[in-house]
Amino acid sequence: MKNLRWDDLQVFARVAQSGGLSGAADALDMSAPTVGRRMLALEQATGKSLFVRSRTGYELTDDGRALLRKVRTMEAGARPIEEWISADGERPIIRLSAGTWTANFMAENIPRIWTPDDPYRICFKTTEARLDISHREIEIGVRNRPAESGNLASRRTVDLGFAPYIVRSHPNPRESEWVAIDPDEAITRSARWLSAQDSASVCAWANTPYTLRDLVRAGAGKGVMPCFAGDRDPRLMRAGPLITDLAETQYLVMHNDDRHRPEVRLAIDRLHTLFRDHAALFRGDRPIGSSEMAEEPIA
Amino acid sequence: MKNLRWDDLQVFARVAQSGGLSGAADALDMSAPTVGRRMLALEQATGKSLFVRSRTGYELTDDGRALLRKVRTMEAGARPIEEWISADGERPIIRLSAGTWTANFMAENIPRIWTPDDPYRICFKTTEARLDISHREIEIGVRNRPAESGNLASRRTVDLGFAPYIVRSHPNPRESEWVAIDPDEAITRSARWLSAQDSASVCAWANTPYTLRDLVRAGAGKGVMPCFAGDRDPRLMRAGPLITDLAETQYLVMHNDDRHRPEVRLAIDRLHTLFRDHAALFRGDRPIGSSEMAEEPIA
DNA sequence: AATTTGAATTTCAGAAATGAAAAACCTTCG
DNA sequence: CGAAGGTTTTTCATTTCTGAAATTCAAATT
Repeated sequence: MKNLRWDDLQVFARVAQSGGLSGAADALDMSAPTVGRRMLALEQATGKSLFVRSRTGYELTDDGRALLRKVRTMEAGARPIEEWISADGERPIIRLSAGTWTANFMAENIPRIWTPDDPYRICFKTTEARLDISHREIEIGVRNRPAESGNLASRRTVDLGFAPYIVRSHPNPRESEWVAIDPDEAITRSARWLSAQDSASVCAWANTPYTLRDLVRAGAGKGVMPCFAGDRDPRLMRAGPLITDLAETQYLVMHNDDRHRPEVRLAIDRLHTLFRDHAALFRGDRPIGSSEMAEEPIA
Repeated sequence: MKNLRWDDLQVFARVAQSGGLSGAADALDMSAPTVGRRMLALEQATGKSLFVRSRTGYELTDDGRALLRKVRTMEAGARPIEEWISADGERPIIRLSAGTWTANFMAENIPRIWTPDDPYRICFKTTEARLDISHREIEIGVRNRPAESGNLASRRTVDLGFAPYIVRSHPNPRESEWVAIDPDEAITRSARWLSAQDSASVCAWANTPYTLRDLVRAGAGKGVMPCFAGDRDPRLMRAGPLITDLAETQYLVMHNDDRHRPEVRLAIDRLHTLFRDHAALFRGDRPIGSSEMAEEPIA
């Protein structure tokens, strides 16, 4: 058995990810036959079957999945190298991941976190999914809980409040039904909360937060949103008090090895300041002069 | 620029480690010309000079050192893969690192931590140097402080006491001089302590703890040893009270990803029990029936 | 100063890996 | 049921990589 070649692991990761030879071949700029032969060699070297081969693609076996998990941590080690190479003179890219509304808030305040003269560039990754910081998918994540393990560091920012919102022009706010996130797509706590309320009557579902807001704006019903998003929307008003079940705290999470990189440090500091400056908005303290329904317990 | 090949990084690490092509070529089972060409290609791919080439070998540049640091974390990811491959059916190897005396203690108590029927094997790494657990050089380290960062976990075991020892048959214990560790080799706190004592008169140096003990046993003078080592040696007796400056606490340190592997868990538990069972010995409480000099402050 | 030694480097024939094209194969869609 | 589409696999000429030996070179030794 010839010794393990790292190249083959690199190829393996792509095959595993794309689920077949042809996809990996494109991504790696090699030919499919070569990729196939490499995987044969890797199975030879490991002495294990890694794939179930079929005409429709390559599927991982249990051993294959076990290997993939390990190769992922190697990829995490390789990523900084690739960046180190390409970052020659060019400004480094800080990948910043957040949920829809948080990303929206940051994007609208982009001058507070980035200016053209800054020694870095920013790549927004807007998703409710939790990208893997310890495996270097992103540099900074905005999360609703601190990181526990995996060599990550966290920095607390602000408390978050959630409330139901409805369009200001709604003819009958008190009787309105709910607009919810499709339970199949509900990742965040706030999206799942509504399904847990037995008494809530839902009239429409959406699969993205933006669509949910559009439905609420159009008068379809009331929807749960974070206060910092709902209170900033002039077309909406609160349809009830803060939902205490959903109160949470926001954290900036980063890789331990990155926290002292000057550009990451700078971005973190600015984000921290930005959020802290709007602490009242995030907590859900009423915005000055906003109108709203009289308070009463919801649903 | 062709994309980075992981293979070349693997080769790079060996070249950097062995300081030249020929050493790396032997270790990797390739020819020296091939290794040389690969490194040329790597410099091409990175666009940086990684080595200063000379007839006597390859020396790293600053960029080379920067790259090596990053490649080391990739190696850390690769090591579990290699073990996963070779561990097919065979019992896994737990590499256990400790200082001279601790290793000696564990070795003498090997039945307490390993028996032939156990589902693992043990590899002792006896050294005063601190091997890199986060980079997977060892599974378990016996340390005198808990790990702070780098995805490591620590478990506290016992308190350690240090004292000066002298051979029982010494004609004039009170007037004896010191046997010390060569300051150039002094890594541990206890080895460096003596140099810091202005009033200490040293008559002999040794570069290993064992030689130091042999010198003390032979009557050359008195030497600092951990109590668990000195008190167990029937030929030695204390030449003074505990050295409070040197009191420290012992920890078992392991990688966070390893702590739940059953065999590592088992070994850790046994080590913990072994040390705890001898807590009094380690702390330096006098062994029953041992003779010693009358106490008085040491030089 | 000449010699030895131990390393990198060059040369070049042979070995191994590669890609294009073709073939084989399964799935899907009409 | 047949055809189309997409994927893997085989084939084979070509390219690339490799190792042995020869060469070069600098430092250490005699």
